[in-house]
Formats: sequence, C-alpha cells, structure tokens
Amino acid sequence: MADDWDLYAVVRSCKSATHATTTNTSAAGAPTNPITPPSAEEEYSFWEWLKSEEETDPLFSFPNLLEPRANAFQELQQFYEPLLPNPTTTNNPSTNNNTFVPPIIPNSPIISDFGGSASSGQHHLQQQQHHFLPTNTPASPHFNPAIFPPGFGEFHGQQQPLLLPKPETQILPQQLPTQQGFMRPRAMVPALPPPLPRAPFTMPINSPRPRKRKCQQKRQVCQVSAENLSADLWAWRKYGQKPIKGSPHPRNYYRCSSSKGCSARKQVERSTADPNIFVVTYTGDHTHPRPTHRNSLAGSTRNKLSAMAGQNQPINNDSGSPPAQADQDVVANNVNSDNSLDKENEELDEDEEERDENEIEDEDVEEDDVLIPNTAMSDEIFLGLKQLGCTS
DNA sequence: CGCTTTTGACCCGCGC
DNA sequence: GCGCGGGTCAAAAGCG
Repeated sequence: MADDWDLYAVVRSCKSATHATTTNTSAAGAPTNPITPPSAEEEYSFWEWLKSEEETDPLFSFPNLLEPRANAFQELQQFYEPLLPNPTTTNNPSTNNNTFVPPIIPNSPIISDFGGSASSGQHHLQQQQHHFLPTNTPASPHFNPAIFPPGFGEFHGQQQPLLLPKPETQILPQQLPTQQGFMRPRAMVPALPPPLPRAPFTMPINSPRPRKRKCQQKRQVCQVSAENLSADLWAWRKYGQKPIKGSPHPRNYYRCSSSKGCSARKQVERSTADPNIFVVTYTGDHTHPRPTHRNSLAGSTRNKLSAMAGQNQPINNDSGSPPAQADQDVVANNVNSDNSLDKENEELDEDEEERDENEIEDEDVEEDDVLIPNTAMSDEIFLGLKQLGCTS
C-alpha cells in the first residue's frame, strides 16, 4: 500500500491539478456516476482501482502536461462552468458525465495560492464560491473521493456560505468544554505571577493588525484523516492553541513559515464527530511560491527524527505513557511537538501522526522528484481560477 | 544560533 | 454597551 501510495500520490497530485473526474457518491451510497469509487472497505485497493480507471477511462488519462495548452483557461472555464451559479447548469453527474469537480486539495496551490481579497471588490466572486465549494458530505454532488487519497477528507466547504461565522463547530451537549488539558499550569510560570508588565499592544503604524472580519476572511475548510493531515509542502509554524467551546479538542493555529510576511494561516482541529478526522481551515494567501522541497529547518526535527527512525523512543515520557507520545492534539505538516498535552487522551493520535510523518516524508520525495507538471501549469490556470472566482 | 513549540495574556468581532 | 469566545501576540524554553 505504501508503494501504491507513493506511486499514485504523483498521479493524484497531477490529476488534481489538471483533471477531474466525476466520481460522486451520495450519502445513500448510490453512485450517480459510472465511475464508482471504492467503498471504505475497498479502500485498500483504491489505487489499483484508480489505476485501472486511468487505463480505461479517458477522464483518467494522464495529459501531456508539457504540451502547450493555449486554451487552458477555456478548459477551466468549461470545467468549472457547472459549478458556477447558473441555475441552468447542473452538477448532477448523472446528467452530465463531464462535470468537473474541482480537485480541491487544501495543500495544493489551487487553494493555497488563491489570491484576491474578500474585501477588494470581489463580492461577486464570493457569491460564486458558494457554488464552487464542495461540501463535506459524500452526499454532496461535489464530493469526489477519487481525487483524494484514501482517507483524505472530503472537502468541507460550507453549504451556506463560507461566510458563516462559526461553520465547523457543532456543539453537542456531551461536549461541553473540557479545557483541563489545555489549561494545565505552565511549568516555568510562577504560581502567582505578578501582574505582567506586558507592554501594551502597539499597532505598527503602517501595518495594522490584520484582523479582517471573520465573515470576510476567505477560508477553505476541509476534513482530512490523520493519515493525510500533513500532506503538503508548506512549512507551518504553530503560533497558538485554543480550546474551543463545545469541542473537547483544542484548535491549533499555524502560520506559514516558508516566507516572512506570508499571510497564509492554517487551523487544525479534531472533528468532534469523528476524532480520526481533522478539520483543517486555510486562510490567507501565500505570498511566495510553493516550496519545491520541504524546508528541512521548518518544523525543526524535534519529533521527527525519532519518528522517522522508527524507534518509538519515549520523548517526553514523564507520565509513564507509552513510547513516542510526543503529543499534540493535532499536527500540521512537519510541525510537531514533543511535549505532551492530554496524553491520556491522545496516545492513539501520536501513533497515527508519527506513522503519517513517515508516509508523508516518502511521499514528498516522490512528489518533489516527479511532480514537475504541477508547477508547469500553475500560473495560467490559477489566473483562470481567480478570474472564475474560485476563491474563498 | 536560529529555528521551533508552548501557553497565558491580550485584542477585538460579534451576538445579545 | 457588555460579555463571550476566537484569534493572535510574545516571552520563555527546547532542540539540533
């Protein structure tokens, strides 16, 4: 499976940037498309299935990305047309086998590189995005499992506007805040510290604190499985963690550390419905090219070495927890921690995350070496996407 | 040394 | 206007 993943990660990524298929499912499990994605039980053979589809279905054929495509924009327009707010068009794959389901992968430039500001006169584009964004439910006609690796969460756009202030939090009665894990006392902080003479926050004159109204921030929300949580090349640095009311899991905040001044941010939190699923929210734009290689410095090598070495050595094992309990409720990319939070609740996650790190590391090598087409097509197509309003 | 994570404090948007 | 809660800051410490 690992080999399959490595091989088809390339296919996936290239496909995601160039092609899309119409492998939609419904919540009732009734495929509406001739191309039937594997069920969860069949996941192990997903990539084999995908490969077979590539061989037999032109939609899966791998395009010659090196061939000049003067009309790439037109292609995009055609692809995205069904998703634009034209009531006469349909996203129903049963009636339109050529419907393009945008291969939104949150880590791809398709999302991350979307430019434009929600507050810069692109209101009409914001309206369009409601139609563009797939939902997080397999019932959605936009949900296309074929473009995601097994376990990769379906795209989690809001049915209603992305602009919903609190779209992803579902408050359940049994999930009233339990913040002990987060609020544990800080070791180096005195028990009763004197009032901190923290300097009053001084706003830089020329760079006011970039607090867009929440509803104006463009956001891309997706759900990913633990195995695929870190499948991107961007380097993220954690800058905060907050307990979220109504969720037993804290939310982690990351900013892009690939480039200073990059405004791209990422929030990762564990789904309340399914702890194995992580809700990842991307905001802001990267102000720099997508890294071709993962920055080896970014994220440091704290937990990574032990994980990659496969030694499962205890890193911070002061509580007698099992080895390799470098804990964090969530992990983003190569960001990791070796200090534990809520160890008692998160031991399983660590194993998943460390395994994930290993897998992703291999995957990235593959992508870095092979994925030239992805970047070759970028500018023209992304420009087209922007013009089409495929931003969030 | 330069990067990271941790985490309490603070800011501020938003609902009431 | 007020309070809640989410998002961000920044000091401190860890790591290689």
